Amino acid sequence: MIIVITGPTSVGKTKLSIAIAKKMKGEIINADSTQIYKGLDIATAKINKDEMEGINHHLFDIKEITENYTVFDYQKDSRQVIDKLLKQNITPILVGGTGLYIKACLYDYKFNDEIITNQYDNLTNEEIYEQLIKLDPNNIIHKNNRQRLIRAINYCQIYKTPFSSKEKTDKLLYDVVFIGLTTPRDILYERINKRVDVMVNKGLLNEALAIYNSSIRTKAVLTPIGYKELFPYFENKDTLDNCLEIIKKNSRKYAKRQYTWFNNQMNIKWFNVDFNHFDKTIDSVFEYIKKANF
RNA sequence: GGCUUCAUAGCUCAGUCGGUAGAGCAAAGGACUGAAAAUCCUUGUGUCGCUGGUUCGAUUCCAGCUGAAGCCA
Repeated sequence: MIIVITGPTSVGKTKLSIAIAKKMKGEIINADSTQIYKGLDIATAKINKDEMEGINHHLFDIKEITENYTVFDYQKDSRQVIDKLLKQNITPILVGGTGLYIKACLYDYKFNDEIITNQYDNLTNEEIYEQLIKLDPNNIIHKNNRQRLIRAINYCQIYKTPFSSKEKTDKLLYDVVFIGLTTPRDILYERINKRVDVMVNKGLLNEALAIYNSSIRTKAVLTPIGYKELFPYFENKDTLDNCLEIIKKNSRKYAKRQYTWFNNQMNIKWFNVDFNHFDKTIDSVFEYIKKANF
């Protein structure tokens, strides 16, 4: 059996995962797209060595920020770890908030080796959209969603088949228990705001400045919340307070998007977190897992 | 104390030559199969400061009051 521990940012997934891993001979697999990379620690709220309490952790810090990593890579890597652990009779515990990664790992998502990634930099959204419609008349991607339009066009050209007819299965490949941690929205937003302040105390500015000075502007650097928002401050174009407010705001929006995914894409058993008595949360989750194990 | 300006959505503000209102941001909901902490879509939110007057009808005009800012004493 595989355990998934997910939920919006700042709910306490990491803390719960350690407790559950200890209780049932488990090992933790990262399911967070930004914690894959080395050097992105404070902004991504990555776990420290001394917080791991001897539990094995997988798929953290496996890539440099100059490298490219995608869902497809994650699908291969995570399944490899899972298969290895299951053979050793160890419970894999997927922990993280990247819904797509979790789904691509556990469900029968189909990806293929492919290389072409034409960016169509010289075309407008409108023109890309027109081109796609010719290749895929049933396309439902909105014309403003350039990122997706480009992907769909590339797909059509490589496979000579419309992107919209790509098979979409909801078949689970493993025996999985989905655990979701949640808390009322206002409390979550308060926690998010506070956590950004804590990150600053832990040295977020130094981490971000080092990245800023490195001049590396890859996907790995520009995707997470917490670095790009500080660049205007380093360039004296905005105040620190404003930039931190934007980090908080983007984190709140992110949490909201995560809920949309979790509520509509996966069948999750939700647990309301009692932050003052976290042991109770651990107990009820563990009870649920034990029952599900039969 | 006198004069002037302002008071409209959670915030910043627009507007109605009198027919009870709209932008941005925030917020909420949604999509998602190789960028996913990414990308994209949709949607409202109101005693128009309070009390009167004029009017068929006032958020809009008038008076008073309250609060804020500025100028003069």
